[in-house]
Amino acid sequence: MRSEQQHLDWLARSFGRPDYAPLGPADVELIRSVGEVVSKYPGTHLFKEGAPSDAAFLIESGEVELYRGAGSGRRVVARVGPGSVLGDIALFGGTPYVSSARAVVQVRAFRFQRDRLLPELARHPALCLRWLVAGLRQLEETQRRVIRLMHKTVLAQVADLLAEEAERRTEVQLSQSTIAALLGVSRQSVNEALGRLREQGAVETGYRNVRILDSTKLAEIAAS
Amino acid sequence: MRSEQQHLDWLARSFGRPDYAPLGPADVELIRSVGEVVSKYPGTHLFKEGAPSDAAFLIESGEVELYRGAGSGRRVVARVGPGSVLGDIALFGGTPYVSSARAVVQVRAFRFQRDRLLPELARHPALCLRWLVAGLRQLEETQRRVIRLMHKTVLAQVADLLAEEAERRTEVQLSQSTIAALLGVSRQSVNEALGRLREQGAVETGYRNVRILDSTKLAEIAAS
DNA sequence: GGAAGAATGTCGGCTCACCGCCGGTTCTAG
DNA sequence: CTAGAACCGGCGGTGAGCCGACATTCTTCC
Repeated sequence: MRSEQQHLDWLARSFGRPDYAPLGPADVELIRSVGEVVSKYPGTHLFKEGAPSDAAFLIESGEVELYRGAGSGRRVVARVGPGSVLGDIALFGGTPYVSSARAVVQVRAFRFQRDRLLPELARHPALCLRWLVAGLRQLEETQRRVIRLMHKTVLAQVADLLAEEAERRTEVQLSQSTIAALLGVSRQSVNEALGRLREQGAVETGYRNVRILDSTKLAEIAAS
Repeated sequence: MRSEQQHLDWLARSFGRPDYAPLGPADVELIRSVGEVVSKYPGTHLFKEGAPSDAAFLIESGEVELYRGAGSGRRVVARVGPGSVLGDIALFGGTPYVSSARAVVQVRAFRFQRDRLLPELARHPALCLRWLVAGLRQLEETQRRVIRLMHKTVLAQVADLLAEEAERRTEVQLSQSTIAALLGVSRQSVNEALGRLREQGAVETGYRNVRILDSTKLAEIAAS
């Protein structure tokens, strides 16, 4: 079990960019008092689309899937990890949550109640600036996603996704269905694309797993 | 010629959401001293992809196209209007501009120099909160765009775009090529989709112009 | 008022990705 | 250890959308 202090150290490091207006001990203390730590099992929801937005979250560990719609109309908006904030769009906009957020693995997060967060944010610029940077990072990522979705063949999309993933890890633990949902394409098409990448020696595939062998070749294919 | 005071009034009203932490006269004065008013002719750039990011912009009037790539690889990331901020992703991230920004009509904007903006933002929470809300609004819009691009037929995409536009105006002044670039589809497909919408009596089409007749029907088609 | 440029409307050929389907494999709960 | 669920891999049929080409119409600018 990690100590409370470790949580807070993590917080100061990962929230937004650590170089601007570093969070001082007072700020960290503030966050601790404003937010509460929550723990979520895989498959459970942090919040659901349409529900009144009463809190925002900051992910400490694990991965969360943001999606809209349900059933066959379900569309994955994004997948976010440690350091990302969610629920803030609805919170600040004063609208119900616009997406659902579901933990895909065990998740630890800070939960910030609306009524307590807003006044503190308005009083503490460092905190506000951090939040801003975190939000902009997500915007940038989403814009890149738009580009990725546009106009490209499934093969290129898959290669692009993997090439990006390769910067952090060499082994991607996603099922083909999940990749398909992320890209908005069918499972079969992903399967075929992976097959072709495998033929070319760029990746190896397994159960819920893709091992990246040649990220240079992936980037090449993605550019096509 | 509008007076300087009018500019500032506009600023206080349109930047982010006016209901949280309203900008007081002191804040507005601050913005005026930090930013400078710039004017851009259609077709000229506010900034270009890859250039060092030294300033962010707040649009007062006109419309700006954000895009990445060039030539045949050109992809429109977004089209933003009054009240939107741009260039902030790169500015706060400390990276070169990630997109190019081109004025599509005559544009008036505030230009915020990096070195002067950052310290002021860190000192004035109201300003920072405003910026945050503006950024999140853009994030939300981009997420909706992701959904729109995914999985839908061109007909549904066009209908969706028009339905959204119909909330503000009844007459859309966009060429079919521009719509095609926004949606990441071919000009011909847009043409065919518009033709079908015309047959159903949902719109009338003209030169660089689409008149919306039945927004309910549009929303219906978009949902398919 | 005429010419050049831009935008619209249409057609056929072709590629690519979806869909349904099925068999085999791997994981997991009881 | 076994049954069921989830996942991978592959195959034809089908349809949507891209591309290139070309005629037509609308604007703008000289």
